[in-house]
Amino acid sequence: MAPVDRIRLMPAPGQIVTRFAPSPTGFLHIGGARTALFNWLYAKRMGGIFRLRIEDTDRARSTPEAIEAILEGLDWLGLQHDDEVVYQFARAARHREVVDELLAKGAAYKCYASQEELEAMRAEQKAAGKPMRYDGRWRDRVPDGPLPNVPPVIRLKAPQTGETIIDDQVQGEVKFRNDVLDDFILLRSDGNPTYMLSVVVDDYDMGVTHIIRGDDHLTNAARQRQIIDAMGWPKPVYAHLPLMHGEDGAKLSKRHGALGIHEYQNLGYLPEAMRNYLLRLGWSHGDDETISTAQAIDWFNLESIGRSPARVDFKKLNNLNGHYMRAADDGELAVAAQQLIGRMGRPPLTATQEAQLLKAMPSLKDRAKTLVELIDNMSFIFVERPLTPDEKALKALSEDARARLKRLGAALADVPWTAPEIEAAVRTFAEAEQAKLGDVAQPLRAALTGRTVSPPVFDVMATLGREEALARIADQAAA
RNA sequence: GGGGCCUUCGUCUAUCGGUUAGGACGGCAGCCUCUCACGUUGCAAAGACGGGUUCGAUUCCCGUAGGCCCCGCCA
Repeated sequence: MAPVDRIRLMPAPGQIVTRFAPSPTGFLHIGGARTALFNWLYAKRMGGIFRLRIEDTDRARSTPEAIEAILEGLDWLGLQHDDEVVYQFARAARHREVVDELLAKGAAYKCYASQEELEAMRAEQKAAGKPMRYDGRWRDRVPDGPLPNVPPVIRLKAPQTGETIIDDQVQGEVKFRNDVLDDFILLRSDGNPTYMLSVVVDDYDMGVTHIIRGDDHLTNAARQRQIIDAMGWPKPVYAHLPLMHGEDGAKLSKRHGALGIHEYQNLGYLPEAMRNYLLRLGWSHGDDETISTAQAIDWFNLESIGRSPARVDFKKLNNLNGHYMRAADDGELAVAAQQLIGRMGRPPLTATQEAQLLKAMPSLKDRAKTLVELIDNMSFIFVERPLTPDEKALKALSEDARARLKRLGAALADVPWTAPEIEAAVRTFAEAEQAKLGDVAQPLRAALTGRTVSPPVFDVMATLGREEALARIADQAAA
């Protein structure tokens, strides 16, 4: 049994404790990431503790890979949990202990109905158009005769009258009539606890004071409250977040926005942009849109969480990511870009390329919304002479243009190699040719990058260095 | 079938009964400009529907419709 005192750590009196409790049956998707963010933010805001629990009681579907993905995803998002991770399955003995207590105080009972019997019961109820729920057939049965030869499950002897009220911080006061809540199972016939029981026990043992989770658990909250009441434990504060939908409004699934959080990393998004984006999906602070993590910690509250479901919107994520890219430190961005290049399976940058990346970073980061875009935009650094211009670039390299490039190359021979000096020289050259700057710059860009879109040509030249730049110009002038 | 939750521009949202219903993303148009991007100016764009309550409802109440969640020896 997991030592209870070890997982019930330090919360000081009055200190709040939140938790994120994913089940490792798949990757961490964007909805889970937002739930984790909100829990983390609230703990930070309140000077509390943010804990992580892996709900791995579904032995058939839980995988170590999923656990790893969740841990890595949270780490990338920068949502560091306090204390050690609690693994739910390891605490089964403790959960059984609570069931024994419930049994002893008459708040739970054994049910010998077989699964087939229950299926038949539900089928009958459905056919009769009646609500489908356990009918309590073993609730008050005194075992007078011989017991059926099936291992029993343990059910909660739930109240049958009155109502269970959840005072939710997001949804408001939600009432459930107790007669629509049946005697659900606490312990399976194989002796393993169910989710419903495990969450309650673990939250209690972990000292969780605020449960912030998905809307899909709202009805479960009522059942869990009944266990809490039966045990006489303190009631946690609930905040049920509206679910998130895919871009098309459909439920999140593998096909929609439900990419694993690591996919967002590979798509070139920055963690701080993700945090800002996720925060604004369901939470608001007046008209504020760009909210730093520090600011978010300062402002976050439960009252401002919206009640309606939201869709993921990549356009907005892109916009925010662009904002954070522009604001990012050049060196750090270069490191992030190189890491992504590595994950893409591409060879690492040479020392020269690394220096060029850093030099070009100011103009590079201004025109990329993601790191993937930035890497694509720096392709002029990767390409080797002689360049093969793409279709549009080829159009810019007319015969006249190539002839002019030849003259330009000569004009540039003795220019000091800095962007402003180069620009001045090219402008002078254009004037002498009685050409518009654009008519000189576009063929020049095509020759230097092989494309018609790039960072400012003068920056490109400065980045490339005199020798390489002049050689690329000569290549095209000669072609 | 039962219970619960939700509903403001295409999308995310603001509005604590009184606003020309605001902002952001995206879109369109212009400016800036060596391309792209940034920036900037402007434009189009919303209270699901029907009843109430009120001097006055996007806002409060009821109903309808639609969407979603739960009703499992999954979590």
